[in-house]
Amino acid sequence: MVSREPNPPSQSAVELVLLSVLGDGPQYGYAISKRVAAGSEGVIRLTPGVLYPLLRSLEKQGLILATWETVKSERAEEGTAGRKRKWYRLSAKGRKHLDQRIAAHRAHQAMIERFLSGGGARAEEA
Amino acid sequence: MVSREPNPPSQSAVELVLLSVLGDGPQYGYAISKRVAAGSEGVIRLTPGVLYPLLRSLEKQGLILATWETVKSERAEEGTAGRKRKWYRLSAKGRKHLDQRIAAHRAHQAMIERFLSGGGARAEEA
DNA sequence: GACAGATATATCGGAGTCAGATATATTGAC
DNA sequence: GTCAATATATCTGACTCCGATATATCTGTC
Repeated sequence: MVSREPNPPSQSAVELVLLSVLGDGPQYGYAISKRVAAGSEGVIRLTPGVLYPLLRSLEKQGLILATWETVKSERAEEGTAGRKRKWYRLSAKGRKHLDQRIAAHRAHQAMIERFLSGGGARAEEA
Repeated sequence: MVSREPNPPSQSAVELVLLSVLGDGPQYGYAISKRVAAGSEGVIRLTPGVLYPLLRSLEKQGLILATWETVKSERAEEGTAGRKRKWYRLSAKGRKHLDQRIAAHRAHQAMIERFLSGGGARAEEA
């Protein structure tokens, strides 16, 4: 089975943005969603239903690595467990993957742009 | 119900390319698929399973208009019905729609590019 | 001290988009 | 006559993303 890839960046732009954010340094989930929302003026919404399955998938693929942090509250009362945060960072494999994805994304966009600008493989008519 | 749009150009890039091709002038289905394949060096494949449902949908939305052509073969034998081609062209509404879609697409891509270039809403750290 | 709202993680079902397989008929080349 | 290319079209499944829902902790206000 040859298995041609599915029209390249059919692979979510959201995933690409997520990886890119992690490319700037480690982050935990909630912070990522806030940052993406802020950085896109609320246009790109990395909601929990998208974000966490995505992070799981990327972790399983070995592109990102995760570690738990227990945030101690200021007035730490004894019985409290403390809020938990899961920090994610790009693995070496993930870094390489990201670079390839960015290049592929840009190439694909350039291709689409050629069609938008009119012409795109126009049989040159006088 | 507020009904927020779904992360804007979640709306297929394929549809955008198809509309853009028709923006250059009327075409029939098969020619469109060949042109897109050629103009993208085989990367974007507008296969029948994607193309025809899309054309139907656009027609139903009133964005494109269709007319049948019967291609007379050179040595037209009597019994033959002749090959049929369905030509599509952009409607006025479709033209306006296309312009809007292109603008939205470019805005969205610019937004994504900001994240790829690193920074994207980075809390400016020293 | 009670309560609301923000923080923080996670799952599930459904809707929309695209790929691949399949089907049918005509035409042109060998 | 046979085969590949032309030309249309449908259907099923995979994958992505959205919206709703759930649980728990922390912070600010009254």
